[in-house]
Amino acid sequence: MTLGIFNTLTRKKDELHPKDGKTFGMYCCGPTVYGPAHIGNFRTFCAQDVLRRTLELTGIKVMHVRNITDVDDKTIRESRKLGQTLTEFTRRWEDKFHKDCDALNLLKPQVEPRATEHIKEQLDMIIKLVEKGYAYATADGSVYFKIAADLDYGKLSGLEVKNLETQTVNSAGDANNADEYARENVSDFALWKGRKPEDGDNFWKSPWGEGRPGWHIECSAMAQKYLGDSFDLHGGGIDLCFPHHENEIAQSESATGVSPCVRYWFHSAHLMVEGEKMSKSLGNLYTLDDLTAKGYSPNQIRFTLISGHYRQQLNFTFKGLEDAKSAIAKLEKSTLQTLQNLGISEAEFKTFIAPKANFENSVFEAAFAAMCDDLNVPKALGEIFSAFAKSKETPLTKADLEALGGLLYALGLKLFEREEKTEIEIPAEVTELAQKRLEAKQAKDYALADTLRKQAADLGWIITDTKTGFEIKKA
RNA sequence: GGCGUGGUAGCCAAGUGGUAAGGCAAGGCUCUGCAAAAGCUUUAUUCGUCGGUUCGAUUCCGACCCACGCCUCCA
Repeated sequence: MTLGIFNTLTRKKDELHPKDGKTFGMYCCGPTVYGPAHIGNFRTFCAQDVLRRTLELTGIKVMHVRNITDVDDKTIRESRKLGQTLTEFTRRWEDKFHKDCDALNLLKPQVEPRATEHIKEQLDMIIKLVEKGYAYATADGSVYFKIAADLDYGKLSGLEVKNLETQTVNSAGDANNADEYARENVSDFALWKGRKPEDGDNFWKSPWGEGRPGWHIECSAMAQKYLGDSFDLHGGGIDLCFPHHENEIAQSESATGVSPCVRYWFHSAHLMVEGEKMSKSLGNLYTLDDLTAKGYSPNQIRFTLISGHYRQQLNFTFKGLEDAKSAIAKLEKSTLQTLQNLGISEAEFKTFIAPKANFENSVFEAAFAAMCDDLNVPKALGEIFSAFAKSKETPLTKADLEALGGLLYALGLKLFEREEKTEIEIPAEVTELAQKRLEAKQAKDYALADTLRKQAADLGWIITDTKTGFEIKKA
């Protein structure tokens, strides 16, 4: 089965095929490393991860490139504030980003190029654009892309240049014509930024003097270097559709003359938090650490982030995280039951979680079909639960479990990941209460038994009955 | 102003021109001294509002209401 994905460029569902018939080239806009990434960022990275995993499950080899933006206004400003070099500062957040990605079970891209290590490639492209008349330098040593020279500009986002030009106020309410440099047109965007005092030591030499690259050019230059002039897929958050991706197309196609530079455009919707737009000012901008500190596991967070369709705005709530925990537990329970029926160990089952599976005549065929239909994760999850419900009449086979393993690979969900057991010391006092309660119960003195259980509860411990005795758990 | 998305049970969320997947929560039952856990089970005559097309619309069309996104560096 082939994977069909909604393509922003064609505005319809297109089947994904590698251009060269072998390896699918996929470029994703990575993080700007000036602080910890938030769950909104991770929603996008999770969606891209599910895309990659599903492609692999359909038998396609993927070359995944995701950049690190380690130079821009924010990284420069924050590093200088701390008196650190740009590299010192950005590496710290890059490392943090990678730790978070691992926790969320995001597959590592094969290549993770840094913007600062590809200045030459970016300059080469800018030079080419100037030579071809698509860009011009200004008096302050900056270089701008000339939108008027690109007749195709706007084809991805569907925005018309004339509307851009008449736009006087941007979404933040700021004047849009605040033209600090001598741009020919307010919509022209920076390819190279002339050095300013606030840049500190962060500058590179160019034919137009010292400065640093603009934001959009890094993705064009690095994607081209690692994937070629025309590659398969480019992904990012929906907000990047315009201007970032529109500008990338303008840069890449103008520089190379090759069109399309990208065949499929993959955009994921944003998330809301408790029904509100996520923003720093509302205090609802959560990082992974914020949530794990509250006791939510990364697996649970991942489940929540992918449980809504990627093109649908997701309302991220704490109730949703709780729901995810219960849903995962149910999935584990059903799976475990099947494993026991078939005499398969958890360890063996884990080897089934791999990008290979045969879904033909499997009860999980519908779930796989849902994944292949524009990554319909909510439907796929529904089909998985339905399959387990049906298994009461027709027990699942080993082949079914292998198919389930394939789906779990695509979703990137982990089962049977025991939370690392921190050995909790049960106070002797509590054990004694439990022992006394057991005796009281055996003597049918239930009033006393209940009192003792209550006492333990007051101390923060829960006593439950088992077949042979009792069990003590932390409340 | 331009472009776009969405409104489905208490919450989350699929879906289809032929009468509403799934998850969570809640209720009932079994088990249990009672709980917990576990198992079984029930829960939308209805899909924002009003019209239209149709034998039939939640699904198509129109209008309206509401929410949200993008319109220069925010995933």
